[in-house]
Amino acid sequence: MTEIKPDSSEPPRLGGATQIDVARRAGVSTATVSRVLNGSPLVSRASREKVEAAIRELAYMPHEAARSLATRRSRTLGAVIPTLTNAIFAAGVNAFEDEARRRGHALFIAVSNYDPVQEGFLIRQMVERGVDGLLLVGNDRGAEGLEMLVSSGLRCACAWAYDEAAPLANIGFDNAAAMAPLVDHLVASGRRRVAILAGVLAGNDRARARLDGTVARLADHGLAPVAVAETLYSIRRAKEAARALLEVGPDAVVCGNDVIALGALAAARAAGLGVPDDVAITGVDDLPISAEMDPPLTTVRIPAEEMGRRAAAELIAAIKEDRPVSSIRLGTRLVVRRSSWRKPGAS
Amino acid sequence: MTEIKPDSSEPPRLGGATQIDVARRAGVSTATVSRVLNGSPLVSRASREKVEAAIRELAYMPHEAARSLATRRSRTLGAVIPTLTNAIFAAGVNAFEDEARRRGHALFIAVSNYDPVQEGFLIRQMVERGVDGLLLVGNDRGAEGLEMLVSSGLRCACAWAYDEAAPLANIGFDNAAAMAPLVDHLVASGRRRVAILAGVLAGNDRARARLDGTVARLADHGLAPVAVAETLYSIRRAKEAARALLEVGPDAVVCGNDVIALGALAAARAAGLGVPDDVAITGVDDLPISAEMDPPLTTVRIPAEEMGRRAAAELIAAIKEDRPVSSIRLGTRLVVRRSSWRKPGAS
DNA sequence: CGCGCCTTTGTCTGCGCTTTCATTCGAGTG
DNA sequence: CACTCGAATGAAAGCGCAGACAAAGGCGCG
Repeated sequence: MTEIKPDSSEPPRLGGATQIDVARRAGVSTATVSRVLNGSPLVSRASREKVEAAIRELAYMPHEAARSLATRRSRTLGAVIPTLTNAIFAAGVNAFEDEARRRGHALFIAVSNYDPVQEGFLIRQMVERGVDGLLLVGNDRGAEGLEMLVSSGLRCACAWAYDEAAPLANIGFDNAAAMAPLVDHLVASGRRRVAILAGVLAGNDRARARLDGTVARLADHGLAPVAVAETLYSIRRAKEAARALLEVGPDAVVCGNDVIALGALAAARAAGLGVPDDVAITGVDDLPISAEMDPPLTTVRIPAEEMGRRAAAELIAAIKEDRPVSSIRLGTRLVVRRSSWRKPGAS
Repeated sequence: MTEIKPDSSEPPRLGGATQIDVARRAGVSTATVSRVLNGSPLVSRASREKVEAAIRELAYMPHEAARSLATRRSRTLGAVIPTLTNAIFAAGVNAFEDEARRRGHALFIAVSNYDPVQEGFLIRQMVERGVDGLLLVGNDRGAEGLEMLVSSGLRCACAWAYDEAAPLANIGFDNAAAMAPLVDHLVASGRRRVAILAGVLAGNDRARARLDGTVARLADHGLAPVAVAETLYSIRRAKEAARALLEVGPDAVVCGNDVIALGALAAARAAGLGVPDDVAITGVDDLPISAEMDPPLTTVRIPAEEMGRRAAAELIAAIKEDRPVSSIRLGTRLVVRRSSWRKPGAS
């Protein structure tokens, strides 16, 4: 006959106390506790202090799920990205998380492995989890998933791209335009036999835009690529793809990103080709390692950190102000390093 | 006088329907809907099909927060890690997420920037968010945070370390022991003037264990490090630190991880030192890029992917089976590449 | 034809919190 | 001194779902 006195019973474990326990201990109602928790000004100093003391003594922790249910807000952001194993995505997400956290939001993360079907599935999960805002990569997704997103009213930002015609807000840069200064630089330094080693093109508007942008700019110079190949995003796979590509005898290889370029660099070295003397190699991203390679890699700098940070800030601002997410256009910058140098005038 | 008929009113927007709407439309009770949703066998084929049709027609999405509140389970895991900008953590988290997702769990992620205070704060947030299990890195955290974790009853796995005496379950490897084969290899190939370039030691048991393990193994060979330095985890900072360290004239530099080693490689190149002829350089992690450097980097392979995967599997298994998390010891492997080669017998 | 049993279904409570609305109390005002 | 107004507080109604429990229906059996 062990009877539990409801008033004196301590919560079974730390963090197991509820608002009711706190209210009882502080001698107030749960409404007042809630007000203290949410920083409402309609609480007297005395009540506030009593509640705060009770919270401390009971090691009370608010239950976010209950709060979400009651407020219909989760203070949570989601990010669905192709992978974390590419440093440029990791950097963007890292900044996104940091900024979201500073602004009081937690982050759900999900990795699609570049699979559009999987991505749609994950987006749906994010909606079910009740995220307040969602970070996606690029604009390449099916109409049905898009429809769900739009009609669900979920705030959404698509990063790593900037397209006026995009159906959702873009916070990123123009992938095609980013390639122009790079092509100009190669052509100006005498490269004529340009090969392109693109990333996976299917379901990846960024990779296609980079390829298209490169081809278009070459055309502006009256040139066409001497070869175009596609590769998965890993150094090893890119190295293999580059080996074949180099047999065409290009004097420049424009790679879809730095990871691919790193693979191409390795392939050139293995083939006994001099970089940049025999062949120039360029990437896109400007990873930290790219500057420290031998030779250092010419690339196009992507503002991944700023992109992540601003996406989080914009999403949260849009949520707070109850307005649609605005697009933000960021710039890229050509970073010329030794992997593409050549003495002027040489052919 | 626009009156809304409660029965015919469609949900305002896609995904806005609740179980009640579905139940009404299917002509059953919410309990039956709930049963269908959770795959209960106590539902007739007919009911199930009606409910499934209604779900489709209404584009109904379950509300996870409500479910969490009712079940006291969130089907969510959390991960608090130092950073995502190191590829080895990104790889581990990537695998952790993948495995968690396969097993029906979403992932909260938070980055502590190697700050123990911040880490404690983030762990607390994870508890509030109601994660079912938590992935942490290493064992170096204060007693108060530890107490909160233990008494909150949250399942927790500390990765990237394996220590019999650890207060929480470890799913990882012995950082000190991992260094022994590397030191043996260096000494066996004639290196005697070994310098150590460690990562940040404060609040980082992994970095300390690697340093201690290296020093201890050197001592076993009757040697002591000719210099020891500490650096932040970035290629650039490591390059700077290595520049100073190389002035001591070591014939080997054992680095705390591959990122640091990449910096050291760059420093050696800048200093005109030959690797491995003048100085051997080694890392820990075995990043994809490490094998493709020139020279390829000798390193200790960390099973980051397996670690992430098994941590997720073990956490979820422990939750399902309502038992404590078990520790799992993983192995590391010395990977000898050219950055440490030397013809046998040479000094 | 009536009984009990098993399968299927519905009703209803509660998870922990926010928030509306009503109430109380005290101070200020005519 | 009665009255109004504002500040502070509490009572209570959900938020959407799961699950305990009760009830209803169908079946075979005697």
